[in-house]
Amino acid sequence: MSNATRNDEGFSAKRTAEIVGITYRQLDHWARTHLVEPSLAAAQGSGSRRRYAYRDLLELKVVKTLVDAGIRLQKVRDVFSFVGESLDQDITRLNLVLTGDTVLVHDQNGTMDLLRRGQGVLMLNILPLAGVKEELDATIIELFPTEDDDEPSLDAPAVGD
Amino acid sequence: MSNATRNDEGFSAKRTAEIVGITYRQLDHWARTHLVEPSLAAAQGSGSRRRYAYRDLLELKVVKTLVDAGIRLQKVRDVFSFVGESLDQDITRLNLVLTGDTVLVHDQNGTMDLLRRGQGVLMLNILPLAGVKEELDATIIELFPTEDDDEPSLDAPAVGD
DNA sequence: CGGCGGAACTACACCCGTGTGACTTCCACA
DNA sequence: TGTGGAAGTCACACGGGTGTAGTTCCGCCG
Repeated sequence: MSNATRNDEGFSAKRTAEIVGITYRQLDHWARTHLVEPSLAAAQGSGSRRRYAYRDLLELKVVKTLVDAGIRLQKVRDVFSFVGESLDQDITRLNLVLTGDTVLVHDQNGTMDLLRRGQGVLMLNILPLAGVKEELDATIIELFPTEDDDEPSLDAPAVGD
Repeated sequence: MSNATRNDEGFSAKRTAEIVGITYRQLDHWARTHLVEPSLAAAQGSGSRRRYAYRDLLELKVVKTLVDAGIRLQKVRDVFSFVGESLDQDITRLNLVLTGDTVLVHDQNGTMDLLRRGQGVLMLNILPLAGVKEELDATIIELFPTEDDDEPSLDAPAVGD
C-alpha cells in the first residue's frame, strides 16, 4: 500500500464494517489475521488509520456471505488461499456457488469444490452466490449517497468517506 | 436426578439437540457449564447417557431464542441466574419479551429489564417472546410423531425416544 | 452371560469474536 | 503552532463453539 494515500480515498475501517455488515472488532480481527487486509493503508500502530479499497470491500463481502451461509471462517481462509495460490485467481472475479455446506467455483472448465481443494466434482442443487457486488454497491449508495454516479472499478477507490 | 430413570423417559441428548435446533457440541457445552443441565439423568462419565425432561427442552429453547435474538450467552446466563435466585421464579413460566438488545419480564407488576437485574423500567416497542412452547411442541411432533396426543406437563417426561 | 458394535461422553486444542483499558494518532480550531 | 478531544489501533483476557481422538457405556444377539 502507498503511504501517500490521500485521506479521502477508499474507505475507513468504520465505514467498511458498516457497509459490509460486520462489527469493527471482526474487521480488526480479519485484518490482523491477514484474511482481508486494507490495501490502501495498513495499520501503522496505535492511533493510525486503515484504508480499504473497493476491492477489499468486495472480498470482505464474499467472506461475510460465505460465513453467513454456514462456512466456517477457517474454511473460508482455506478457500481464499487456495484460489490465490493454486488457481492463481482473484476471488472477486470467480463465479462462486454455494451448495449445501460447500463452495464451488464454476466456469467453462467445469465445477470445482473449493473446500476440497479441487478434489471431486459435484453437480447438486446450485444456489449461485449472486448479487454480492450489487448488494455491496447498494449498501454503499444507501449509507453514503453521493452525486457521483460512476461505477467504481475494482482498483480505483470509490468515494466513501 | 434419579438414577432409576427408565431409558424411555425424557429425551436423549442427541434428540434434544435436534429438537431445540442446536449442535450436540453446544448442548454438551451448555450442560458442562451448568447453563441447562439434563434433569432426568446427568452425565456419569464417558459413554453414559444424559436424559432431558420436557422442561429442560423448554429452557434450552428459551436460551436459543434469546441467543438468536442477539443476546450474548453470558448475558443469557445472567438472566437465568437472576430469575432463579433474585426473583425466585421459573424461567419457563415468565412472559419474556425481547426489545432491542434487552430482555424484559412483563407481568402484572410491570415490566422489568432482566439484563440490568431489574434496574430501570422500559416501555418500548414490545416484541413478545411468543410461541416458544408452541414451537417446541411442533418440532417434537414433526421430528418424532407418535400416537400419544397428550400435552406434556413441564415435569412429566414426554414420549421422545 | 459374554462379546461386539455403535453411540455417547470426555478432554484437549484451537480459532473466533467480544470487551476493555491503554496508548497513539489525527484533526480541527484558536 | 499548540492543544484538546475524538477516533483508531493494540494487547490481553475470556467465553463460545468446533473438531477430534480416546474411553466408556449400553443394548442386542448368540
